[in-house]
Amino acid sequence: MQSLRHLLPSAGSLIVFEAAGRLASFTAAGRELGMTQAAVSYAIRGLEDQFGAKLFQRRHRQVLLTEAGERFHADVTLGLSHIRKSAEELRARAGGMHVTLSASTAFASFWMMPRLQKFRDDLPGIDLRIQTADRDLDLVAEGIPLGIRGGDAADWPDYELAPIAGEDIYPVAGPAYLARADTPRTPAEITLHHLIHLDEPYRPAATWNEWFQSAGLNGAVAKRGLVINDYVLVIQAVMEGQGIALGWRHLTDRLIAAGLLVRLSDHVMTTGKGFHVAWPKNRALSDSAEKVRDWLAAQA
Amino acid sequence: MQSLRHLLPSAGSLIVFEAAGRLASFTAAGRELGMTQAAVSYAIRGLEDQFGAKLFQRRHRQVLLTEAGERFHADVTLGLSHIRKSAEELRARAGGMHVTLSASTAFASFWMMPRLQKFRDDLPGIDLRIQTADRDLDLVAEGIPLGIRGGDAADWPDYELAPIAGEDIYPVAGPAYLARADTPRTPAEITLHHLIHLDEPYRPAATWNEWFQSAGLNGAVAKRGLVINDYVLVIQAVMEGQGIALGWRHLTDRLIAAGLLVRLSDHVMTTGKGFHVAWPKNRALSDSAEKVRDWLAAQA
DNA sequence: CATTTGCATAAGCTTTGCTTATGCAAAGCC
DNA sequence: GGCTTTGCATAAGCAAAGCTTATGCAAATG
Repeated sequence: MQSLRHLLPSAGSLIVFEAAGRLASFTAAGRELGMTQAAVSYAIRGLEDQFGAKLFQRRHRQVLLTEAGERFHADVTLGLSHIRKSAEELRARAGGMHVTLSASTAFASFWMMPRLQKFRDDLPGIDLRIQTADRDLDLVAEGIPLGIRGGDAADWPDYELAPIAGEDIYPVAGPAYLARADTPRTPAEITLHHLIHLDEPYRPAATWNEWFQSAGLNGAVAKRGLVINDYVLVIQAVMEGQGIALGWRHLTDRLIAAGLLVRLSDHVMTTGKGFHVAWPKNRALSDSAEKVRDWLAAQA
Repeated sequence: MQSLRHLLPSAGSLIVFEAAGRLASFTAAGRELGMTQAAVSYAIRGLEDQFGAKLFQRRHRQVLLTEAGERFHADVTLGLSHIRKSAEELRARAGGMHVTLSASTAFASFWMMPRLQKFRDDLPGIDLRIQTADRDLDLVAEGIPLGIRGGDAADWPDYELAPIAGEDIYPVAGPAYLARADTPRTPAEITLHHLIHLDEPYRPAATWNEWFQSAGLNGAVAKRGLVINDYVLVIQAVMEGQGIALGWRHLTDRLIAAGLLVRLSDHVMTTGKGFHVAWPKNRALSDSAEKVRDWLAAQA
């Protein structure tokens, strides 16, 4: 009984072979696997040389499995699928004490950081990794168990959701700004001030115009001002006295309590949506990931 | 659905993991796979880091799979066994037009070479690779479909055999030697001549003393002379006029017919054994290998 | 005939996958 | 209790595998 290690040019070439056979294209296989077509070509060549058999017929714009290739492909597909499923389960279940949470930089900075000590006190032994990105990642594709998502269930049909916070929005300014300008008392007065705009390319966020409408200023058009695509930078600009920005309660309430920000109006725009911890449907979560999920939900 | 290529630190680590789990020892796994213990340790470490889970408990003189490791091991074993079986079949069946034949250098030189053109004429398209060695290789372990074996069925219980030639042995000399010495006519006279001895370390071969006994010279002791462990070199020395050597009929008959060697006695030692093409029992032969086998047997 | 597509291959570079050497801990024996 | 053995973990370093980029070639299409 010969070891597979000696039978194959490389074990990795099986994974390449499976993809190339399924996709009938070396280029497509390379795309799926994050490799070049040439690398795929070499891997298949290695297998063919080792076995002394043609596994593919090369056609124009396409490769087709030979008869021998078909047989081998069926078995390799079956074998690898067993292993993949098991590996995914192992990763999900036995993720052990490491849990990754996908979130925006704003959530990581303003919501999670102030609570990190409490997290450590409540769940000692669990290592939380926060993966920030400028978009909401596909958790399945990235192999990440948990994410923070804005919106509601209709926005995320492939995920389970547990609420963390509602979406309440009000204007905030920094003390430095208010030291130089009259403090606005009404939404109408706010329209006369320097406004800072959040313009995230990948995540929908409420705009100043939407906020004014929610306050009954139906004809108001927010003046253009500083436009920033990262909410952490928006808040920094506010604290630097550059103007007034919309504040999301769950992100700003601690800064307001600390006196670093000032809330400027009694009017709150409540969208009816919220922020949730999300995890993929039909996927096992490790014990630790479940604990993190439950802890997050308990902060609501 | 995440690709295994991204799920695993390396695909090869699965093969290492399977062996280590089965053998409950990194050192033993390394031995089986032709690696060092350290390499096994790194491979397992890579898997554990990637999954964030301990797969083995390290004990003194032993490693044991954890519960998570057990589950994963069962699935990996199943998946890899599918693939291994298929790979072995592919190799055997779809060895395609390449067939390897394991043989001695003497057989390759004196038997196969003179017939190679006929082989090509009879079996066009089949590429024959002759792997020579100074011993009879384990065909299963080497993944070689066919071999040439001396002896009989009792000598090779794990192989099927098809006869190619009997084992008939007579003395041969070169014309250059006979130009300088009286041509011996009887076995007794041969004892007075320079004798060249074959002494192969790994394959049993008839000796001069055995030949003399078969000729009825029971007290005769062959004089020591040139001793060579490769029969091709023996024949070369004979043709150079260095002395007389034992000639195996299936290897020397074409040289005799060509006048390059001279047969010296009417006595022939027939051992009752022979030379066969051999292939492992219970193993599929590719179509091409079967053709080569049948062609070889048909030369008898 | 020109263009597009996609595999094969050469040349070169980076990273992986080891190796050798060594340390450490557990277990057994005297 | 001390010594020896065994076997995994780790550091340092090296070889070669596994790519990448660039280019050539062939088949198909318009």
